[in-house]
Formats: sequence, structure tokens, C-alpha cells
Amino acid sequence: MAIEAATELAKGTTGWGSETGSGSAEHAHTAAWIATVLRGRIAAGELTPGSKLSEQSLSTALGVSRNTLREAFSTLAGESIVTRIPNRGVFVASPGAEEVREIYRVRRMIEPAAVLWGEVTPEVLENMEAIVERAQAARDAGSVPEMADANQALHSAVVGLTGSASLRTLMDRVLAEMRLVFHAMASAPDFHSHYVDRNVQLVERLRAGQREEAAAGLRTYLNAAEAELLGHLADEAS
Amino acid sequence: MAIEAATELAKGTTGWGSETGSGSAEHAHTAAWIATVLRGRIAAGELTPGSKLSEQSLSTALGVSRNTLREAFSTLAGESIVTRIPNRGVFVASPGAEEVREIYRVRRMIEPAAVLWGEVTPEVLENMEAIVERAQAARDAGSVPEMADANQALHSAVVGLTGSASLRTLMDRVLAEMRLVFHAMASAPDFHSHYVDRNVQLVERLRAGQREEAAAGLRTYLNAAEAELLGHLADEAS
DNA sequence: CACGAGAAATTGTTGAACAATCCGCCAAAG
DNA sequence: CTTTGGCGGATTGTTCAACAATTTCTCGTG
Repeated sequence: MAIEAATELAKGTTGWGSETGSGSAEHAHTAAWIATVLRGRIAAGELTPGSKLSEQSLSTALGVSRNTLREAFSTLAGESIVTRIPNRGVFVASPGAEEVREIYRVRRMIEPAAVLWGEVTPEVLENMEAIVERAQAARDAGSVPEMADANQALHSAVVGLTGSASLRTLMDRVLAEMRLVFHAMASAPDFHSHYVDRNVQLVERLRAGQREEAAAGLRTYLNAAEAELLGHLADEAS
Repeated sequence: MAIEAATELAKGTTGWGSETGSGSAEHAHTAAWIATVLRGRIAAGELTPGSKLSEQSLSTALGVSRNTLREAFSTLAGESIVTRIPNRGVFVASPGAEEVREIYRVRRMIEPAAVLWGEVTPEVLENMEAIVERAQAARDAGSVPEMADANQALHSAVVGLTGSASLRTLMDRVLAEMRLVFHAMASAPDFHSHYVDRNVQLVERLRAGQREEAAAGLRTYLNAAEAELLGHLADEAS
């Protein structure tokens, strides 16, 4: 299953094709708009990894022409949210063990670098503390999605220390791929609760100005998270 | 000038449109092929930064349809080699001071991180030493392009220490943008010769296992290079 | 000389068409 | 019974022609 996702998607978009009524402003960049819609559906888990995105079905379902949809596909393929196989079609990316290793290769470089050499302003610190509080509240409430959100927000903020839009973009792509990994796992284990305290410690060290300790701790944290995730993936591959 | 580059490009592609005769294998991914061609022309400096890439002219010049060319544009825009302005067209990116700062923000994070935490194998070290020798030979011969090539190769190899394809891709994008910066400067100063010795020192420290010193030296090197480049850019803006 | 109306050119998007390729199915041979 | 081979059918890759929307250029007017 999980193949041929056009029908389920069409159900969600019943009533498209006609103008949304709020205005005519959306005539700008239909292709980019479609890319945004698909990106959202994939991130929300409505389009599961590995499912095929048929050009004909999707174009009629979304009310755009095949050419425009194709341009959107190019964008998403560039973000590696989607995999394009020549003459076979495009599929929602389904990251495996190798992709996970690549994800953590990137994170192990960028995040500690940001901690070591980024510009730590009081505003960013307060933002981070708000995020870890949100994560703690989510853990107490037992809400896994909120914990995942807070976790990703924190690590995105860490990369934000660099002040670089490119690194931010790369990190967002990586986090999106992480989300796909979780979506691909049938049983979603409580993966994040183990690491909330580590995040608290990270922010504390940052506030205390102990950058090297923060970076070192972050690296061991990333190693542990990668190992646990790979373990779950190996189990799943039965 | 430097606007409307289609005519000069058409001159270089006279004789396209007919099959190349070597075989029918090129039916795979015309759009990607076109993107490669344009990427090469821009990197070679035939398409100068800021010049407009007209859809109609280029499509006829390259012998592809407007739709396919459009898909290639999407790819290049994703690599930020090209800038797309809605309803205005696509232009070869012309990086300015802010882009240079962004470039060095990225490099100041990724490269020292690779030096600190990457996997330094003997093969990579030998490759790097070969590259710095090439750079020294180019300096002695007074060949600026070869020096630039060697310099970029070295820094690409540094990022290669991470083992991450994504970081490699990002670095290649950044280096491509650097090339655009140089192309945009009317007078190409001898920018690289000052830094050959620094690169030698970097490799020596890497071989000696002095990673922290190597990373620190690399960061000061990047700072100096950024400052000099920004100075040249400010002069040029007269 | 400024300025606004209209025309020309260019981009954004669509729909249809055809070639090339892949997939599933069925028949025939071993 | 399994395997090989081919034959449609479906899907993707690419092109072409057309039209709407927007920008840019031109030119006449005050």
C-alpha cells in the first residue's frame, strides 16, 4: 500500500479549482504554490514515504496543468523531499539507514560549529529557553508531536546562531528529512523524551558561556541519537 | 551592456538542434542536460553576472522548448546560480557585498568544523599535499586561474573531510558563487597568491595532527580573505 | 520636460499531442 | 510447471501553439 496516493489526496482537495475567494493575489507563482502545498502534505504525513505521485492524477486533483506540476516537482526534487526516477515518476523520499547517517554527519558538523563560533545574543538565548520550556511542558503532557516540534525548533535555533541563511536552509532540509524518517517508521517510539534534559543542559551551558563544553555535549548527544535511531531502523527492517 | 546574452550564446551553439550522431543516449533528461550546459557557460564566464536569460531566445538557441528550458531554470534557481524575478525573467546571479558576507559565514562554520571533526585519512592528506604543490607551481608560473582552481580544490577537499555529500554540495555552490564574484569584478586582482602559504601551513598542521591550531588558523585566514574581498568590492563600487 | 495612454514584448500557464519507456499480462516453448 | 518472449496499455518526457497577465517601451499631449 501507500502507493498511488492521488485518490486520498483528491479527497482532501475537493472544491479546489475554483478561486478561493479571498482575492486574486495567488496568481503569483502557481508552481511555487503547488510545491508549498505538496511540501505541507508530505510534512503532515498525508503523503507517506515511498508513495508515487502520479502526474496525471495530481494535476487534475490540484487543478493545475501537468507542466506546472512538473515544475513544482523540480523544486521538491531539488530539496530532496521527493525522488525522481527517470521514466518511472516521482516518489516521496523514503530515507533509510544511509540517509540517517548522512543527516547526522551534517548535524554533527553544523550544530557544534554554531555553538562554538556563532553569535549568542540575549534574545536568541531567551528564545531557546522558551523552546526548552515548551519541550518540558510537552513531555509532562505526554504529547509526542509537540515534543518533536520543540526539539526541531531548538536545533533550528542553534543553527540560527550562525546568522547564515544557507545553513539555516540546509538544516531545515535535514530536519524535514528527519520528519520523513519518523513517518516511515510504523511504530513511532518515544524518541524525544530522552533528550529533553540534554537540551536544557545545552542551553544552560550556552548561557554560562561554556561553549566548548556545550559543543562537546552536543556532539555526544548527536551520536547517541543517531545510534538509537539506527537501532530502531534496523529493528523495523525485519 | 552584458544584458541580453542570447545572441552571443547562440553563436557558440550553432549546429545544435540536429542530433549529435554519437548515439541516441541523450534522451535522458534534456532539462538536466540544459541546466548543465548553462551552468558551464556561467562558470566559464561566457554568461556574465546580471545578464538576462530570455526564454524565447535561449530556447531557440539551445534547440529546446520553452517548457524544458523553464525546468532547467528551476534547477539553476534552486542552486542560486540564477535569480528569478517574477514576470521579469531570470538573470545570472550577481553577488554583492551581502552575498560575500553570507559566503564567508558559511565557510567560517563548515571548514573549521571539517578540520576539527572530520576524518583525516592518509589518502586525503596526500591529495591535499598534491593540491598545494599544484598551487605553488601555479604561483611560480604566475597563472592566476590555476591558482584559483587549486585553491578551490583544496577547500573542497577540506569539506570532503566531513564525508557528507550535502556539505560538499553546499560548499560547491558557495565556491561557484565565489567564481561569480570574481567574474563580476572588472579588474581581477591577484587575490590568491597571498594565501598559498597559509594553505601549506594548514595542510602541515593537519598532517601533524594539530587540529585546533589548524582550525584557528583557517578561521583567521577566512576572516582576512573576506575583508580583502569586501575591500575590493567597495573600491569597485565607485 | 514630465507624464500618462496605448502598443509591443515577455513571462506565466494551459491543453493537447506524440515519442520513448516501463509494466503487467498472456501465450508459447522447454 | 517454470521461463522466455512479445504485445498492448499506461505513464513519463518533450514539444508546440495559444492565451492571460504583466512589464517595458514608445509616443503623443499638456
